[in-house]
Amino acid sequence: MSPRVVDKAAKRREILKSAMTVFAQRGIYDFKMIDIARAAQVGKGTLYEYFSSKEDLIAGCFDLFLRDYNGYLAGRMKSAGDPVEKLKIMVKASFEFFVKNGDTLEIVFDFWAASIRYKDGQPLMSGANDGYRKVIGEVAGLIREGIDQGVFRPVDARLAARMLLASLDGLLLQSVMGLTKINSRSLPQKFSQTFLEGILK
Amino acid sequence: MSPRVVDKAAKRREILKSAMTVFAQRGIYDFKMIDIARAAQVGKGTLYEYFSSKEDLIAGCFDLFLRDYNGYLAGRMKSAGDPVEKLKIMVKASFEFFVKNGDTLEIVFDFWAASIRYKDGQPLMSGANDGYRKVIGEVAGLIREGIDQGVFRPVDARLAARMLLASLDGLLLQSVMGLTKINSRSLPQKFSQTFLEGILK
Amino acid sequence: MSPRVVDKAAKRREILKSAMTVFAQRGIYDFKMIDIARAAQVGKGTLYEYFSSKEDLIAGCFDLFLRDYNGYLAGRMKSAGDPVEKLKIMVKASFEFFVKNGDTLEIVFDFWAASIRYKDGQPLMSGANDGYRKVIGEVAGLIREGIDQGVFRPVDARLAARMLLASLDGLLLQSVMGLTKINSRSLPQKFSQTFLEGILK
Amino acid sequence: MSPRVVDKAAKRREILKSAMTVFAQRGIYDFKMIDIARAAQVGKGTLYEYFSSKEDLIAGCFDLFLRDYNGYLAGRMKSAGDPVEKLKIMVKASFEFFVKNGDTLEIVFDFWAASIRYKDGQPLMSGANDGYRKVIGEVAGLIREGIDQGVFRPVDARLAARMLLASLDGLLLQSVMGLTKINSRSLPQKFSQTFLEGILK
DNA sequence: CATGAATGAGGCTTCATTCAT
DNA sequence: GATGAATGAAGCCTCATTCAT
Repeated sequence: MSPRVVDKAAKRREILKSAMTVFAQRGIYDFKMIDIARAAQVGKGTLYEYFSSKEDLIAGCFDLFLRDYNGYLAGRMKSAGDPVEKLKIMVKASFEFFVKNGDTLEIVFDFWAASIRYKDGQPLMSGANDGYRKVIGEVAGLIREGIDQGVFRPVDARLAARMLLASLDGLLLQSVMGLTKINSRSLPQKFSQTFLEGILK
Repeated sequence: MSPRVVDKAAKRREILKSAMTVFAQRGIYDFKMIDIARAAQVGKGTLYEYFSSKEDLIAGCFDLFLRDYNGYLAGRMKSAGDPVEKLKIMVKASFEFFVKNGDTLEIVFDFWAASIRYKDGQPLMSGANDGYRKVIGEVAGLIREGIDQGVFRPVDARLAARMLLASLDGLLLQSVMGLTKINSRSLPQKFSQTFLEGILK
Repeated sequence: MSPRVVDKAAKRREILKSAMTVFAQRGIYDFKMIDIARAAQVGKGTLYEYFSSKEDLIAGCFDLFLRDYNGYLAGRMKSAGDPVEKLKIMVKASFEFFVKNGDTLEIVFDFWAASIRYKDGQPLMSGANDGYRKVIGEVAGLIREGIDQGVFRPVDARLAARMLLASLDGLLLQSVMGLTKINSRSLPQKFSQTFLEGILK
Repeated sequence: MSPRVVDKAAKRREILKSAMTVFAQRGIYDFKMIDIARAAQVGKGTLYEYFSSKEDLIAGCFDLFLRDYNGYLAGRMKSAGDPVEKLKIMVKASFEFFVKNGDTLEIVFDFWAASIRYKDGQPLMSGANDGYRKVIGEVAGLIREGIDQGVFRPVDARLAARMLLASLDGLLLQSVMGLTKINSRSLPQKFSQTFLEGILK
């Protein structure tokens, strides 16, 4: 009476994971649906049972990535303490996440690049901005908290937050370009210190 | 009866400029040769008189952009003085360049994204790394100079340089995403200060 | 504990009826098996329990339609009388049938169109010709009967029969095209008269 | 300075002619663009230089056919005389046209079938109705003329016109089905007579 | 030199059919 | 028997590139 039962949500995630590895190698532009299908060990047509189009699949990947990242940060930070520590943990957790996902990190840049594009007036990859904006807001809140408590100088909290995230992103780029190793044990600590204390004597 | 004389180099640059505006809108992946041809007001076939392939055209654009950027920086910095001032000028000049090229800035991200890709074992966009590496080296030299002169703390010069550039890149991304306005007069000054002094009291 | 008993023939007819409505809307070319399945409220796979292929399903529909039409005509005509009356009834019954099946009438044209096609040397829709030929023969017989009885002029009976049926078909087409209303009460009568008496004074 | 010069309109017609022969064999549904391309001796991509899509190509064919038919009728009838003669010539010309295009006649039925279909609320094959309606109007005018002049009985001119055309169409169908030979010399004459005089004694 | 008409390789997507449950 | 998840063959269409003019 009933055909094969399948956890569609789970399989969808499976496919996205496989897609991730493909994207990491070839980027989100120079890949073919058949690549994903093969990586996910399913038929070409099966992909379309879970995604309405190539574009939809890419968007799904992006979404999953952001969700994962935010989830990881949230998990690591909830045990936090004072603003300085929170900031350090946030930096540390970001590096951890990057290292943990070192094999699929390259996609971040494609996602960035795509997130600023418009197609027919619509953002090509909606949700990117929102996700990023949210993170900025949270970090800014952290810094503001520190300013209120008198541990941070009265800097522009939002700008500082942006710079912090910008630094992380930039380092990530450099890492992927092979210019910087981000899996060094001491990097997060050094990074935090430089951000917190500046470089002036 | 002499054949029409054409400054091939000049026309090539013309085409690249036109290409730039196309890339800014549609990215370096979602465009067609005909788009470039139309923007440059030449025939489709003509493009192939100046570029051997689509890929070659993209690479040419990337190259031109880097050359422009480096040239601008060099021009602004040669009048420099002590390391702190040099650093400030470098930051200021970068923002200036970004603002000046605000309409085609989006391509930077495609270039980044492309610069980390390999095709058939070869970097898709050779030269990117080298150009970036060179800038890092110069900034690191600046910082090292400052350390030697006793105006900077003995930080890891190379890492600091990377962080500085990473911050700039990251801000650029945010700007393009509409999250940050980089044409504010005070931004470069604030940015330099935050980088130089950190945020700790 | 006995296995569910299903009247396969009945369900088959059910499905065909549903298919009819789908065909009426989208034609016999631009439809998908899933359309039929949904219309018939069965699963996609179930269709293949009753029809060996898409083609088979179409043929089944065609067959059912012809059978219905012939059945209706036969039923209405058996009470007939003299040739003139028979002819009139035949015309009237045809219009009735058309009106009664107004919602699925469009398929007739697909059937016609399909009936003249060959695929791999075989008629795509066998049986169509035979059914039509049979009707022509009967009408011709009717006319011949009338000629013998001296009520019809000695026309070419077979040609006249063809013309009569051709007129009906053509009117049907016009009706479906929205050019003629065939559900007018007076149409059959006028039609018969025009056919019987011509238009010359 | 200029590339190859081509009479696009002429080439378009060429392609349509080739398409006609393909349609006659396989119908307008069961054919592939590559079929047309091969028949027209051009590349697959070339078709898209002249037609925006498969659908557009079909529509173009339909349009050409109608235009041809109307043109032929107009040409033959302009020399006409009284209504009866005009009607006879119209019938004769139609048969002539059918015979002349005997090899591609099958497409008429596909066109008919298609002309009654709607896709997304839009007629699939616009222009069909209009063309047909126009012909009906002209024939009706003819009959009305005859009535006024007292040579025709006071029949419903429009209905009679429809019936005439319906008969022609129906006969065409029968011809294509192999049931009737329409290239007989005497057919037009007999047909006209039957239509004009009816079959009643 | 410049051009755009012609081309066909390549890829996304559809959908009839199968088959495990 | 009934189902719909899975599949891959098939076909439309795009677009980089060529080349005759």
